[in-house]
Amino acid sequence: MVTLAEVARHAGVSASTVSYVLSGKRSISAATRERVEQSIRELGYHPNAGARALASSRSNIIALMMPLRTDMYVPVMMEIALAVATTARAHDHDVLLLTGEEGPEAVRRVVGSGLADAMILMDVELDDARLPLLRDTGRPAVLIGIPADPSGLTCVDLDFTATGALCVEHLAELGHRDIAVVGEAAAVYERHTGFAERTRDGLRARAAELGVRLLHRPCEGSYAAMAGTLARILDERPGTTGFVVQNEAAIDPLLSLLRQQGRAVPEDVSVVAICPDQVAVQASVRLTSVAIPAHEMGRRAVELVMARVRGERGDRLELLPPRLTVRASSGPAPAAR
Amino acid sequence: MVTLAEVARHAGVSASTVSYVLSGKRSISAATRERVEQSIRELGYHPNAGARALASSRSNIIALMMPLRTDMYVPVMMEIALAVATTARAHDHDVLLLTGEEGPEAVRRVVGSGLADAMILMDVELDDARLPLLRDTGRPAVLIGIPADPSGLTCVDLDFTATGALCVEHLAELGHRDIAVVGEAAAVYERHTGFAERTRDGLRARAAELGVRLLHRPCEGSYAAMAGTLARILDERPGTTGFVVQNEAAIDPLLSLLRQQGRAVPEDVSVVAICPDQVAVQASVRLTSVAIPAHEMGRRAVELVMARVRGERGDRLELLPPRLTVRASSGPAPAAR
DNA sequence: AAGGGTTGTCGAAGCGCTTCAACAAGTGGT
DNA sequence: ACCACTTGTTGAAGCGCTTCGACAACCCTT
Repeated sequence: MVTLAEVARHAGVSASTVSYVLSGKRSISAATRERVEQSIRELGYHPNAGARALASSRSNIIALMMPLRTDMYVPVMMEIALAVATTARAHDHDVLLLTGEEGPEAVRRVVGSGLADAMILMDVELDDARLPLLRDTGRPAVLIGIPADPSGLTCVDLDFTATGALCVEHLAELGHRDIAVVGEAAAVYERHTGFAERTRDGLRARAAELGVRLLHRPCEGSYAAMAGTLARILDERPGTTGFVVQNEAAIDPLLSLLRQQGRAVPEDVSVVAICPDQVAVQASVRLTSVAIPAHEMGRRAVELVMARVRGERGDRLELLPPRLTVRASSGPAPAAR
Repeated sequence: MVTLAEVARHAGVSASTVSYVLSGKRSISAATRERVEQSIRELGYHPNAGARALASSRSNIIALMMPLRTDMYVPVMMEIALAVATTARAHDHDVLLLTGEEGPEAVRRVVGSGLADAMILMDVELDDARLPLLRDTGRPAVLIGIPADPSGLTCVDLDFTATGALCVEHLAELGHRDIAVVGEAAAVYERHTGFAERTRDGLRARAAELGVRLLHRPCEGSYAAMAGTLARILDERPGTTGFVVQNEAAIDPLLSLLRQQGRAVPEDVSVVAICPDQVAVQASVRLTSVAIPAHEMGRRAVELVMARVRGERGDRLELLPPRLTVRASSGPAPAAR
């Protein structure tokens, strides 16, 4: 392994000079900088991460805590993770992947050992056990998702309340007066993951305002579950002409079932999905949808956490505004045509 | 931050004794150990990762290099990543998440900086640009997937050749004589990702041996693409009664299209999928499938890489045997009933 | 009772970097 | 021609840990 000392010798300068070239914390003459950079290249030098962390007490690592489950919104999680990783690199940081498995203890371990300078937590529940710990370590941290009490914390999330409202508005505008919502699996609500509850609240509030009837049903992501849920919805509200789907795994089953029952999309029923754009365009009908901006969420999380690492203070709650894209799955309600 | 020195003082021993208690590299009397452990607990001590890495030149970190794409086999990637993370923790290591974005340069950086003790590469292509680098860094590394020349490298993968063979065997046994294969997207073959080609070879070889007609078509994972591919397959081979699907995103579209055309599964056509079990049981018909043992792959990769970190040598190619689970999507060929 | 082994503990020397105080050399104002 | 700065460079002191060699203290042999 090439060391900084060897680079210094090769370039004919002192070790500190090389260090300052690397960090830019002192001005260095163009000539010297040039020479040092040349030596670095020739020798193929890479600063030793451990030594650097020890001396500077900054590891240049961000910890990303992911849920362990693989049954829910996988593509979203994955895209967030990749966005976090690439954005972190743009800020000269690396990403440490933690699973929920260790639980809150992982926070203590990572912070206590100085392994990571900052943390990003995904899949935050309303009353998350990791939050108290996080708050009193005082380490920079950003949540993706919003807990019941976000005070003293920085959070990023899609504005799910507005998302729900937007879906209802779109359908109401098209003349739909009976809307059914295919929600996330019941387990998601039981876990009190904020986004699901907020979406539901947004849907309900707007529906009430607009005088639209709304039926909200949780639903697992399997074909069989969707079949049951759909049957119960149509039984209870035969006049349903608009669907909002939040569980992305239920989208394909729903479309397939509607087709099977001879209900044409969008002629007979309209469907609005809440899902990543990629899912919306791959379905059998190109779906009108509100995008889950996974990439954007990951990117902003890193940017906010880096700002805190640089010393910026103050808690902050950043809600990304939802955008609805009209595609082929929504149209005027049959009665209104 | 509590340091080792403070623990030593608190326990009334020297720093080295504390270190040896922690590492177990020298014998320590039960009484001393007890006292030190007590102090560690009381003070809430966590060894500083940077200092430890510097002194021992081991970071206790494994780098995991993931593909950046989010269009392909996402659930599999995700499950592997989570398995890697949890297994690594069981070996007292953490996982650094790298994306393909930086390319081969990432290998150099991570190895050169001593950031990671070992690497696990996913989505390995037949002629992967990262391999030469990896070989001559001499760092422990394990590939998930198999390149054209695996010499000097340790690899883990599902035995896709056997997987292809197994699918054909199953269908042939049921009397199907005309089998169509819905492969991965054309891009996957163009990238020369080994598993797709190996599966195809396994399918073809076994089909030839068993005297079964086989038509292999790549296919994107969208409904529209699947519709086109299916039409062309049935046009070219109207007698097709057996399907093997490797692109998991094409599964739902295929089932949906078959239903639409009045072809019952498994009465008229049989479908065998190559996909994670979870996908197989969530489809509209519970699918006969060969499982992609993502968790197992991630776990073995870590175990193998840890063995190398401990100093074991010798290249090794570990192929996991495929297991086919019969579910509701395959049955006797119509002619054979 | 002396010699040879164990066993448990310690002191000190680094690991490779950052950063501080210090200083040499130039720059410009008076 | 001198002082006060600014600019560029350096030596040295650590950061918190691991690990090596040394050394008591004890056990067993003979």
